[in-house]
Amino acid sequence: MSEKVKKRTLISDIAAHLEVSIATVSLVLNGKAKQSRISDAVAERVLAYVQEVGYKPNQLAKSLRTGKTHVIGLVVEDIANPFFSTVASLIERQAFERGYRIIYCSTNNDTERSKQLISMFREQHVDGYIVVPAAGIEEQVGEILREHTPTVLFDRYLPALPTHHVVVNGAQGTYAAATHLLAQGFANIAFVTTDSEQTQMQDRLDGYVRALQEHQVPQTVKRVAVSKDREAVIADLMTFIEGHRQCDALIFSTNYLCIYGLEAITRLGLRIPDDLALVSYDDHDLFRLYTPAITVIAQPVEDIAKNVIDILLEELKQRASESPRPLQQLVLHPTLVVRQSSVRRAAGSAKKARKQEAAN
Amino acid sequence: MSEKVKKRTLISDIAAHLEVSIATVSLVLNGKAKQSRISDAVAERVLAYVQEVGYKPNQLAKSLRTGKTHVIGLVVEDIANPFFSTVASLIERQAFERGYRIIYCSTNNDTERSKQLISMFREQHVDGYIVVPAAGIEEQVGEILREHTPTVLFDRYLPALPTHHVVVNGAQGTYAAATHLLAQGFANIAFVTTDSEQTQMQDRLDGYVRALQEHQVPQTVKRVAVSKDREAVIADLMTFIEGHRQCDALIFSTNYLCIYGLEAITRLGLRIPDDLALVSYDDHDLFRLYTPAITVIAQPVEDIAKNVIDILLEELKQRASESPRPLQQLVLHPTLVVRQSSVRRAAGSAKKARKQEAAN
DNA sequence: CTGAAAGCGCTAACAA
DNA sequence: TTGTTAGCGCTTTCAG
Repeated sequence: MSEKVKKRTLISDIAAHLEVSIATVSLVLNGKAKQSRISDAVAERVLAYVQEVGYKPNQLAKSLRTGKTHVIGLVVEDIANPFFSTVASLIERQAFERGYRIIYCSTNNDTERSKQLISMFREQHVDGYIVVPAAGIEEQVGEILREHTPTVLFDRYLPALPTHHVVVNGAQGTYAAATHLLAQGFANIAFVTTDSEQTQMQDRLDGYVRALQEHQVPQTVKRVAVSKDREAVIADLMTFIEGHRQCDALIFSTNYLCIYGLEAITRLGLRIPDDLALVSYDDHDLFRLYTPAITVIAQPVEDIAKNVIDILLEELKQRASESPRPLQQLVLHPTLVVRQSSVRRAAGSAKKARKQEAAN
Repeated sequence: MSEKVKKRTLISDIAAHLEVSIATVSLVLNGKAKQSRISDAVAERVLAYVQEVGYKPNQLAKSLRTGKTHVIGLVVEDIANPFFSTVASLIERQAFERGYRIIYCSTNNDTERSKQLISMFREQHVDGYIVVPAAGIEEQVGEILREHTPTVLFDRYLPALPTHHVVVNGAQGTYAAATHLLAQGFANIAFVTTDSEQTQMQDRLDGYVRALQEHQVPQTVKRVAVSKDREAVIADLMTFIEGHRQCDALIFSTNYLCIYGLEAITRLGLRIPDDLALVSYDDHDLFRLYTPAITVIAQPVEDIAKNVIDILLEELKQRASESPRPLQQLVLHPTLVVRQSSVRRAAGSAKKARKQEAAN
């Protein structure tokens, strides 16, 4: 009753049909015909028949035997964040073209969840990892490193661990943004960031601090607890902005913070850039099309994706030869895309703004 | 040289250590201790030791043996589209909690690519599929159906195939949008859609046609070739808008078309809603925060994700019992979220609208 | 040049 | 109650 037409062709079927051995078929299929000196005639017959019946080797059996799954584990912070989904989408495409599948998960930057995900991937025997590491997962990453599973981190890294990684010089981006704002005459620039201690955040903060120190202007750093819910964050930002009316410009360390910020600014009825100039990290449809358009520190997403996957695939290829390859630790550069949100308007309004400032 | 400390514990190791048989360990681990009448004492000893050494069964071997991989194949149109990435992220989370991994790919609505992806997933022996079907993949989907692999489609479906699916009543959304615009006094409403013939697009068009027919006003449908690149689409839309100056309102059938539309409108220097009112399908940060905020036909993303994964997991659970379950074909309802982009500005009402919006 | 055969690690009949 | 053992489907020596 239950034995339907489950006639999945096996390698033994095709060997039997062709009256050759299983090994012959396997060898031909794995491109080892030449090196095993199998006659071209036989090789061709095999290929032709395999083609004809549409035989596909069972990947599970193959994986069990070879220990390779051709699956890459992708651990990102949040696949619903355009920055990550764009990079993920580019990585996925490249990987597929080279015969690798992607299995992915979002950590929401949660340490426990990250650990859990890595161990699940380990159980799945992924061939390699691409990880946007949450804080505190040194041990788990260290473990996969010790097992010599090819791994590339991106967006941030774990200073304690010798990993391949691709990051962006965040300090450079923030420094450029702050300098630009100062040049535009904004003198009281606040930096809105998360309460995360991770490298990329620290880096972005550093650029801000350096720029403001160089110009000897006071610094204001607002740290938002990322765990809070949407409304709480907006409320928090509204309170911050209201309590710092002397600020005439804001730099946001991530796209979602800026989105919350825009919501807060709108609710407060403030005008951009007249009341408050804005620069955000990460480009986004919203920032490009917003009125006024938002100045951003754009990350080179294509480059990030390309380098990450290239390094990983190279590593995957080389793994056989036990020669440890030099660590690839790329630091790419962001681009400041100046739009209206950070540009002083015509003389009239600028003066007015400055006057207000003096009055405070 | 090469044999490092690859001391991955095997089931035989733990059996040997405990001086019980491999079968006992396996049975206990698979919760079949009771039904195989293994003594509680032994079961506990096994569990304790497994815990102690942190033994994890090799999933590959397990899968090869059982034919189950606990992997779900997710085929979406574009993971970088917020609609899909949001749904994907919700699905992923639910699936993980129930012990399933997600392996995903974007088709960009390309038929060939879709076929290829499904066949790759088949080779990977995924336990189930969640598919946003591109046009023309009836055959491939039919095949996985014939193999009785649990499958759920969403966003659109293939009318020729009896599948489980979760879609949204697009006609209702567009109808509501058109009716709303007409009520606001916009009399010349155009519908901007893609050249796709898929169910969800056809459906959205139908709602537009029906609303305009009922009010006996002329229809204007603009079909954009989706294959074109970004700039080409924007140029196309600019030409269309310029050529239809009599139009006072536009309904976009997808979020990305509206984003292109906003770009086109901005470049043409038109004001929203005074020169042109706007309604788009799918909500998006951009639409919520744009000035003026864009009225949207919001899809119930949480509900979509929840229903999709529930149906699939149910199916996965039931597969053993050969009783064919009734087809789940859910039609959820969209919500028209009225914002300023579609509301006639009577004197003084603009401010009111903004206040309302802030209250949301 | 080709074929036999030993596993990869696990599950689950079937014995005992 | 527990142990033995036959595979799942494939790769890859190694002997012919």
